[in-house]
Amino acid sequence: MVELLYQNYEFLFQKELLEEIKQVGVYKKIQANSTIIDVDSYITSMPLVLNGAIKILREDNDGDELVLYYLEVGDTCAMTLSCCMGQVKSQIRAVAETDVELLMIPKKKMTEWLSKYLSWQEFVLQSYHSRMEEFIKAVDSIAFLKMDERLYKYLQNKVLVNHSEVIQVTHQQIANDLHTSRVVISRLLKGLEKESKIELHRSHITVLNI
DNA sequence: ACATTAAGTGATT
DNA sequence: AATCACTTAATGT
Repeated sequence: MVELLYQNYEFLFQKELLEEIKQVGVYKKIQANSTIIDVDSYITSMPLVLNGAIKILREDNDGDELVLYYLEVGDTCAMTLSCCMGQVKSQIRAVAETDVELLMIPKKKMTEWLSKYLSWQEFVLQSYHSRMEEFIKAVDSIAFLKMDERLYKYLQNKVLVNHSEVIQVTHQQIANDLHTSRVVISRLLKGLEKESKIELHRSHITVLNI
């Protein structure tokens, strides 16, 4: 655990800060596909990703979902930051995309560090900025791209996040993530397969020529 | 062998 | 792009 922290964050944070993180951070290991943060829950600590990837989704009252972005090693969640500041309920759902190792930093420490450590402040701001950029990309893609382009981007993204060309999902799951129907996904995937961009199998997809 | 779940497809809106 | 209705294929028990 400590090795992972140093491996991923030692160039980002000053020594004293790393020491404090070690003391105060709560280590958690989470299995793929389990929910980390649910809608309407209050957030009391913020996650530092040590290993693996987390999928951040918007979910409406009917349980309809839409993937916003992924968190990877060295990331933290922008929504958590803003939720931590105010006493606001979570507007999003966080699901482990792969097996994930986390350090949970208590809200109190995380605000304290903002004034205490410049490197922490920079990290938080930088991270907020890059989440925002990804968020805007997601909006663009919904507003301006057709479904087939969105799907292809989704697949490429999955490959990056999972570090594998083989994606373990069903058409139905993709449909949920992109907020469309399974039939549509099946058809578009068939199209991509005809263009030799992917290979289809039951319950998994191989992305070619990355 | 049978039930269940995943995927493919034509037709319609 | 969504929905319906139906088929086919893969997998679990």
